[in-house]
Amino acid sequence: MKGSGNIDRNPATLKQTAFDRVRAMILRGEVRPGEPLRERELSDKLGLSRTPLREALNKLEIEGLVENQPHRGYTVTVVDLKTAGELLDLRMLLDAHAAALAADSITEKGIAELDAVMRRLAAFEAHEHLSLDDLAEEVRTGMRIHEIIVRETGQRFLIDTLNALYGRLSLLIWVDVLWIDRWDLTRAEHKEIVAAVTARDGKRAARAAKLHVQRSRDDLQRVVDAQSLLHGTHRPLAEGRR
Amino acid sequence: MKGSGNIDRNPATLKQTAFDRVRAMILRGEVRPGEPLRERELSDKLGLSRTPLREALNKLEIEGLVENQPHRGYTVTVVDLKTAGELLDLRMLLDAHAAALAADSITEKGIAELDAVMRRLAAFEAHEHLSLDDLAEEVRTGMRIHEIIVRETGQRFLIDTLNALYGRLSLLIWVDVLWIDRWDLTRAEHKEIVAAVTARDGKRAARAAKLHVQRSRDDLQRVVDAQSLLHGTHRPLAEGRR
DNA sequence: CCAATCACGATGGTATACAATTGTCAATCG
DNA sequence: CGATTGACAATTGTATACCATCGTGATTGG
Repeated sequence: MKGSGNIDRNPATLKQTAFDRVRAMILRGEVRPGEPLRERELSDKLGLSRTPLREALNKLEIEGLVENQPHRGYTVTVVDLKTAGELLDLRMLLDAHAAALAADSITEKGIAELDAVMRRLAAFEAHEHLSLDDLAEEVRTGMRIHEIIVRETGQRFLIDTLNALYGRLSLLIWVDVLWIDRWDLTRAEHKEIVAAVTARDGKRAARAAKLHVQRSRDDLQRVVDAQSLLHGTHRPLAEGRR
Repeated sequence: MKGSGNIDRNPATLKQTAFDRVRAMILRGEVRPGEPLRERELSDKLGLSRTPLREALNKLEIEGLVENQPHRGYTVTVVDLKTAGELLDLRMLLDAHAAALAADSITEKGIAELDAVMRRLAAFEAHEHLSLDDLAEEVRTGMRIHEIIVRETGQRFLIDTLNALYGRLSLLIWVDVLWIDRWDLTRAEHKEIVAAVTARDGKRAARAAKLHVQRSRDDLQRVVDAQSLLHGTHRPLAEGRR
């Protein structure tokens, strides 16, 4: 049989669509950290066979979004608070580096894209009350800034590494909370970063990017401290099934 | 058939052995950058079927050691001089970070391992003339220092990222030349890095690591300049087949 | 003689059948 | 009654057969 629900019209290749769709499912939170990813189930759901799906899962494993134990299957990676701190430390380093590079080499097209994103963000800012969905949308839009800046560096390895980093961080349920925490500051920081990059001021861009992440990191630290107080010791976010 | 040359006694899983062996083949230079990796050919050579081999290739693609064009196959990644510069810039950043972290958290076992490596390196240093094989061996041993330091940070994402980075850099045929260039300096720098880490002096370790990579980067820059003079413009290392 | 097109061969992409491993549940023995 | 062991079911790991796509070279028409 050709596949029951053969919907895709233009599948560059099935393993690519499998990779993209599973990745999106994870990043959108449709499958939660710690949950198992059963091959048959997923391949049925996506309307393709196990082979391209497994190739996608293998790639996602290297990217760190899923973990695999031989003969036991795949699960969505669980990011604990300690790991999150490490990831944010690295992001501080690499985001600053990327911002400086982007400031030096950003194209007119990139600047236009940043302008467009900033206009969209301004629309959110104008409203008094935002629904949770609106907030989620603003968060996603805000991430676009970082994605554009990273892309504009034009450095493949850096792009791949930071995308993997962002992906891992988005597995943290907590970040939503962190970002909402001081949303006004986040908005101001985003403006400063974009201003510095579009002004092609590398030093300033690096400083702004570093501060931006540093605050997230400090916010996280407060959460960790609060957790310690509550539970006596810090605990992972989800129950890791042995 | 069970596989003609079934040598492996303890294959945790075939896709794992495929991954390890192909990776080793690439890093050891048994297949050169730009060369195609034909699936049937490789799977025959390794004595397994195409399925586990393809899963390994998919992982290596994400890691950046091989590239894949749909319907055209896999090739070993070609690292040009511009990319090499970008990689060394990142390595400067990350190695310094890793060295500082390792200095803070290195275990007694890690220190012992570093000592052992340094003793092996001292043996090389004692000799007046080294064969090319000896030199290659000394280079590999020197890399052990970085591997140990990276591992001792205990930060998974950093470890994975730097291992990928080292892998990509080892695709550069030129690095051998670079490293041989001022071998006496390299030796001194290695000593300083190890001394700083074992003394648990993070600041000093970071500084030493940064300087170490920075010199490689400067050496590379000289090569690029020389290339420009020779050819009028810089050229990639190998012919990239469209 | 050159160029465009068509057919064939090689290679990768996908599906499916089968083997191996692991976890679970039940039965039996202490 | 509890624990240990053995068989079965579920799930992943591997092999292979088949299909789609692409590059290449030959052939034919200008």
